[in-house]
Amino acid sequence: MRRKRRVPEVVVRRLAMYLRVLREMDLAENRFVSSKELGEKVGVTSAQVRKDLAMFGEFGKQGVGYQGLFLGTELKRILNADRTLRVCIIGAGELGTALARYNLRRYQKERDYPFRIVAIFDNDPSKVGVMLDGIKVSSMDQFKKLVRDLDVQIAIITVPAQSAQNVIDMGIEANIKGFLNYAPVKVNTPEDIKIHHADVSLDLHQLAFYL
Amino acid sequence: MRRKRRVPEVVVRRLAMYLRVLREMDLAENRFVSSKELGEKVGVTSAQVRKDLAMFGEFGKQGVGYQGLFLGTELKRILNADRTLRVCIIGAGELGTALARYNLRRYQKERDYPFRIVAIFDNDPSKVGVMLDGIKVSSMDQFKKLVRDLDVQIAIITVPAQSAQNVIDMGIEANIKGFLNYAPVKVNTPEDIKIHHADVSLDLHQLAFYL
DNA sequence: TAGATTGTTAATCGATTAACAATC
DNA sequence: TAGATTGTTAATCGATTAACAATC
Repeated sequence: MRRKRRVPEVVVRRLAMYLRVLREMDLAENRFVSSKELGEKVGVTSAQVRKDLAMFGEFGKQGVGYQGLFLGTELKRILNADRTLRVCIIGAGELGTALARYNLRRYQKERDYPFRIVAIFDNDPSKVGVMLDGIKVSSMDQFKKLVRDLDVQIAIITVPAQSAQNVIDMGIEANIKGFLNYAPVKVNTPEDIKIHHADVSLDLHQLAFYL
Repeated sequence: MRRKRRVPEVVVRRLAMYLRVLREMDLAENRFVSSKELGEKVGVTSAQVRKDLAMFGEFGKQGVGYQGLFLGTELKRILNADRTLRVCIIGAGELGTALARYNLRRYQKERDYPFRIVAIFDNDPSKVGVMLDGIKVSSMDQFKKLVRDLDVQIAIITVPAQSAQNVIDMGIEANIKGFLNYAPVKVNTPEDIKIHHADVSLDLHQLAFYL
């Protein structure tokens, strides 16, 4: 879908926030929500909400607003979140195991949480075989095979900075298209690969600047 | 400093990346770095690098580039990272303890890592008193006092979504100006407070969209 | 000097906001 | 119908890129 290439990341992020707000609203069948209301809960203008949605179609009724349940369903579809997305974690250190547990719990508890951790990888022999909330840590030797068998679509990278490029290259070779990189390093990826940097220290720097 | 209000967040983020790249370069005294070289390593154009730096002064020499060590020092100063910044973590669950350990280790290992975890808070009595890499988990009863005594400047929020607004309000009252919020919820803050949302599920949604 | 690269201005691009006709 | 709110166009704002004179 070439179309999707033209959707700015910031719009996608806001769509996910609209969806979250709708989920929290506990919608009755006929509850309508206006762009004003949605905007206020997310912290953007009503024009922004309408503009964002307009990129994907017409979802509202003039004078009335958006039927909450319907808009939620549509947003899920747009975000590819209307089915379970299979995620692996590469790097079973502190951060990797915490993110695994965190996501597994959300997947169990939250109806509709679409991200499911299906595999965890680490090369440290002392970690391989350890069970984490029902998921066994696997060696990177098994990586390509398991990614294929489990149909993994997204990888969360929590390896040391110096290994990040290498494991992401392996992920690309195994046909993973999306990476969430917690390693504090820039990695090079082809055009068609989506990588998001979630570097804690960059976030902290951003706060420190405004102190 | 009113000036700082006008610096876009994305510029601050890039400054932090320039600094990281400079650190990795292991600079000799007279090593000069061009905007082209810096841009390539960070993944932006040379014009962008020069524009970003120009917001804060003149740091280079025509025909030569930027003296690496000098630019590094200046960037640290601009980013408020030329001193140790004291950070607390609120919420000693999976994610909170992992982020505490992760940051403490970086602080120990990386020369110049400016963020030091000085306190961890949780209200669960079974967690209060537990030691985490040399730091004792404290009850929220102690929050205001400890934040003042330890001069905490930044808080990392890893409490459940429904508690986030409340603990951030407490942080603001204790004079903390910067919050890194991992809870998947929008919180309201006054103008002069800086809050950065590091919601894992938003990042994953962003990747899922482009699958 | 000749070659290189800065700092900065102007041009371009893209995203946000404002405004309003259409219409429920 | 009258009031409200959408979808969309036009205006504004802001950030990125291109270009180049200044100068090391």
